[in-house]
Amino acid sequence: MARSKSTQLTDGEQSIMEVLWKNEEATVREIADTLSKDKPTAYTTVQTLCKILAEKGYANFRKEGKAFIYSPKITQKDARQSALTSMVNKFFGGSPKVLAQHLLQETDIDLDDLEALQRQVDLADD
Amino acid sequence: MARSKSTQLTDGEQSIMEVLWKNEEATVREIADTLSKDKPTAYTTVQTLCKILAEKGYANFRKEGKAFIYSPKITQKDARQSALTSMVNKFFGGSPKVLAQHLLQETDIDLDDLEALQRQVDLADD
DNA sequence: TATTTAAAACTAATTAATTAGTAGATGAGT
DNA sequence: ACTCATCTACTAATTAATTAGTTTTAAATA
Repeated sequence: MARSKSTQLTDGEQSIMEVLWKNEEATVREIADTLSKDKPTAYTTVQTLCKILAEKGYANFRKEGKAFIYSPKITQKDARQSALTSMVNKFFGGSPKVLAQHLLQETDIDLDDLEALQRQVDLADD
Repeated sequence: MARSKSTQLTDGEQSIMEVLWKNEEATVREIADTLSKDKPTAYTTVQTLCKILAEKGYANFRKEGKAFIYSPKITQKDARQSALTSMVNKFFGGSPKVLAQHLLQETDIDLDDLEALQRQVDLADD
C-alpha cells in the first residue's frame, strides 16, 4: 500500500489557484509568467498542474484558439473552509473553539480586533 | 527535481505525536496498539515512523531493555503554532486577522464565545 | 501555401510518504 | 544454557507530488 491522493490542495496547486482567484481566468502562459516572477517555473510544469487541477475538480477550462483558459471551479472561501476544517481536525481536536483560543493566546489578535472584525462581518454580505 | 522533505508533520507522524502528547512517553508497541484501535497498523510501520520522527527532531527516544521508548520533543502547542502559521501563510495571505474573520463568518463561533475564551486565557497561565 | 511559433500531449525522472515484510539480535523464562 | 517471544534493523514496494524535457499539433504569418 502507499499514500492515497490528497483531497487538499497541494502547494503547487495552491499557488496556481491563487492566480486564478486573482485573475478570474488565465492561460497557462499567464499563470507561468505570474509564478515565475516569484520563482522560475517551467511552462510545462504549470501545464501539468493545471491539468491535475481540472482532473481534481478545482478548475474549469475552455479552449480559445489553441490555448486552454483555466478558471477556478471552487471559491477561495471554500478552499479556506476546507483547509481550515482539516487543520482543525488534525491539530485542534476538531474544535474550532480550541483554535480560537489558540489564536487569542498565541497571536497578537485580541478581542478589540475581533469586535472590529465582527462589525465588518455584520456589514458586508460576502 | 522533486519534492523536498516537508517541515510539517505528515498525517502519519501527526497521529503518533498525538499518542506521545497524551502519554508523555510510549513504546512502539503501545503506540501501535493505540493506533490499531482506530485503524489496523503494522508494528513495523509505527517503528519506521518513530525513527523518522526522531530523525526530524520531533521525538526523543531512550532505550529500556531492548525496546525504545519515545517521547515528544516538541509540545503540542508548538506543533499547533507551526501548523497554524503555515496554513495562515498558505490560505489567508499571511494574516491571522483574515483567519479570525473567516472563523467569525463561517463557523458558529461568535464574540460571546471568544469573550469567554479570553477570560480563560487571562486566568490560566499556560 | 510554406514556414515559424507556440501550445498541447506525452514521457519521464526524482523524492517524500506510506506501509509492511524478513532477518537478525536480545532479553526473559525454564 | 536453551528456547521462545519480542524488539530492532534492514529491505522493499507502491504512489502522490514535483519538475520539466521532447514530440506532436495547430495557429499565425510571411
